[in-house]
This record gives sequence, C-alpha cells and structure tokens, in this order.
Amino acid sequence: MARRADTIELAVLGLLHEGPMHGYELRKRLNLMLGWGRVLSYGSLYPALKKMLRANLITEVATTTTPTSRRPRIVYEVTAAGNEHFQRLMTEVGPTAWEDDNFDIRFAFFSSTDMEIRLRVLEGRRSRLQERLARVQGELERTQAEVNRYAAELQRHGVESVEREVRWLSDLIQAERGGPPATAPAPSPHD
Amino acid sequence: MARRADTIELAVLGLLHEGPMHGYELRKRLNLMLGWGRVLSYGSLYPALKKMLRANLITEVATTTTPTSRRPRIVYEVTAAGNEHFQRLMTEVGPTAWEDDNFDIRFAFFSSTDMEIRLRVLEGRRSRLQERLARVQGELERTQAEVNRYAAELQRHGVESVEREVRWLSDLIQAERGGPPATAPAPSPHD
DNA sequence: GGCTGCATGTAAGTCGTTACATGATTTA
DNA sequence: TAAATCATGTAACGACTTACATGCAGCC
Repeated sequence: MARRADTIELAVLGLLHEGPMHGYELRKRLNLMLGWGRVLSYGSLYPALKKMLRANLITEVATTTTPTSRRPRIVYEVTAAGNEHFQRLMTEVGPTAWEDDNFDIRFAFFSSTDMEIRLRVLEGRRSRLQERLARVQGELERTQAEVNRYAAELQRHGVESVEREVRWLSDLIQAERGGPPATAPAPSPHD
Repeated sequence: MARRADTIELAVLGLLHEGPMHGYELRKRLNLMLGWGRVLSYGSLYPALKKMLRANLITEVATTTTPTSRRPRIVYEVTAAGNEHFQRLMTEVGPTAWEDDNFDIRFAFFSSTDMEIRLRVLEGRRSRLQERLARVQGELERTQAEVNRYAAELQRHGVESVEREVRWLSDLIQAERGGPPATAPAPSPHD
C-alpha cells in the first residue's frame, strides 16, 4: 500500500489536468514537486505511462510540431475516464493520504478539489503527525533521557520540525475555514 | 549505493557500541532514531544480523536470564572487528553520507568520532542542501512562477524547511569549531 | 563536428516489504 | 484465560533502480 506507482499515477493525472505534456517534462515537474529527496527514474515513469495508456486514463496527442521540424515527442492528455479516476483518487481519502509523498501530491492538486476534501486531508495529516509526536515523546521519556548528546539533539530537531509542520497545517486549516472567499478577517493575532 | 542495508549495518554497529542488545530492542531503537517515516521490518533486520554474524562483526552473548526463567533472547555484542568496521564506516565520508537517512545515523553516533570527521559530515550535508535549494529556486524562476496556489505554497514551505535545516547545520558547525574541548565560552546569548 | 541536453524506452537484478509461522510472557 | 506484546525467524513476490540502447537538436 501507498505504493510509489500509485503516487506516480495520481501525480501524472494531476499534472496533465493542467495541460498536455510529454514524458520527459512530466518527469522534471514531478522531480521538482516531490524531489526533495529521491528522483523519479525513467524506468518507473515510462512503464507507468504505458500502463495508464492501456487503462485508457490518458491518450497520446498529435506531436506538437513547432516551426522547425520537431522530432516526435509523445504528448499525453487525460481522457474523460482519466479525469474521473483522478477525482475519485482525490476524493477517496484513505490512510495512505497522510503518507509523506502522497500527502504532498494531494496538496499540490488541492485546486482540483473542494474544501471539504481539503480539510479532511489537512486534518488527517495533522493528527497523524501529532500521533507520531506523542509516540516519540512517550518513548523518549522511558528510554535514554540523556545518554548521547548528539542523538538527543537529532531527536530535538526532529520533534521541532514536526511541530513546525503541525503549525503550518493548522494555519492552512484556519485559512480554509476562515477566509478563502472573503478577505481573511484574521481576528487571532497568531497561532 | 546508499543502500538501506548499509544504513542498517552502521546503525546496528553504532547501537551495540553503546552496549549489548537483542534484535527486537534494536528494531525499536532504530525506528525511534530514523522512524520519522518508514519503519524497519523484521524481514530486513534479522537477515542483516545474520549476515553480520557471519561476517564476524557481532557475536551472540549468553542470554540474560533475569530472576524468573526468561525465554532465550539472543543478545548481540560487537566484536573487535565490528568496532574497526564501524570506525572505518564513520571515517570514510563519501557522498552517501549526505543522504537523509545515512546522515541522521552518522549524526546520532557523532560521539564516537572526532571533530574533523564531524565537520566534514556537517559541511558536506550543508552544501548538499544548499545545492538542492539553488537548483529548485532556479527551476522555479523558469517554470510556473504562480499558476497553482497550493503547489506554490508547498514549494514555499519546502524551501523554508530546508533553509531551516541549513541554519541548524550552521549553528552546529559553529558550535563544533567554537567550544567543545573548552567549557563552552558561549559568547552568543541566543538558544 | 563534437559535446551536452532532450527524449524515449527496456531488461535484469536487487532490495526490501508483506505475509506467514511459531511460541513465550505479561497483563486485564 | 484471553488478548496484547515480546521475540525470532523465513520465503516469495513485486516494486524500483541501474544500466544499457538509441537517436535528435542545439550550441560552441
């Protein structure tokens, strides 16, 4: 579950939702999007595209021939079925949606969903992180305590990072609830 | 390269360096250490331990029989060869050392190395992150710019997180340079 | 005219997880 | 005494990366 391939599928569908694109470009955009670590290899992307073609989620479009005779680049476009599938994937908010990569992709394509879903995903992600935080802090009390200065510092930094992300999510949740249509009243000075 | 198995090996050696332990406990400590995402499965750990046994990096120690008849738990201990190997791994600072997981593990066991190595690792990690930052920001200028509000926000948050980590590393580097042998003069008020 | 980057693919092999199998020990 | 957790393993399946293969297009 939360297989990489599923994430790719969602991401491809989402990107093509914004306009036709060819494989090479998809790869670049994808790497930029979730690139903060691993990079997506051709060996993953092209087979995935082939599979999606077979499943009729996307179709090849006539090569974009700019002025000079361009070499055939295979440009893909979402089909109606593909769009449906994309909507379904975005709507079916399961536990995999809180996973790091999967969350990022979903978030990036939030424009294509409605607020209800956005809130579910944001809140789900947040409670998942808070869970992790609680578990780790509980664990820390029982275990070492001090021992290794560096290990402790790493933990501290890790906890702080997650806490930051929780605050970020909280802000986003408030923004969703409070003011996307109106011009953000923002009565609370701060979190 | 930067295989998961190598990371496990380094981590196991590092943990056992602090005292004997059995597999189940190793797993818990490991998950706590790099646990912020994936968890280490038995299917990875136990075979790794077996392999390290064969390589003579670790040995089984007599079962710790507490008062009541404890069921045999296989407690492991590092051998001399294992310690050597550990030192070699910590000293051989290659590009894999800047990778996320690998960096974390190395950092956690910094106590077992000397300052020179620590600085090399910290600085390597930092320049790696700065590279990423530069590449992404360059990419961003050329691409979209605005387009998708949510995607942009995700990028912003990502960049900010990495910048934070760079600052963290810079502080650590300064601390290493400034005062570990002496009794921390700490002229900077600050955290 | 050669090198770098664009562009698309495939095959094999590795690596690791998932699921299964087993049983002891503590706690409710 | 049933459930949860401790504890140790293994085998098979499948995903993903690596390396290979190929050629166009633009730049120096």
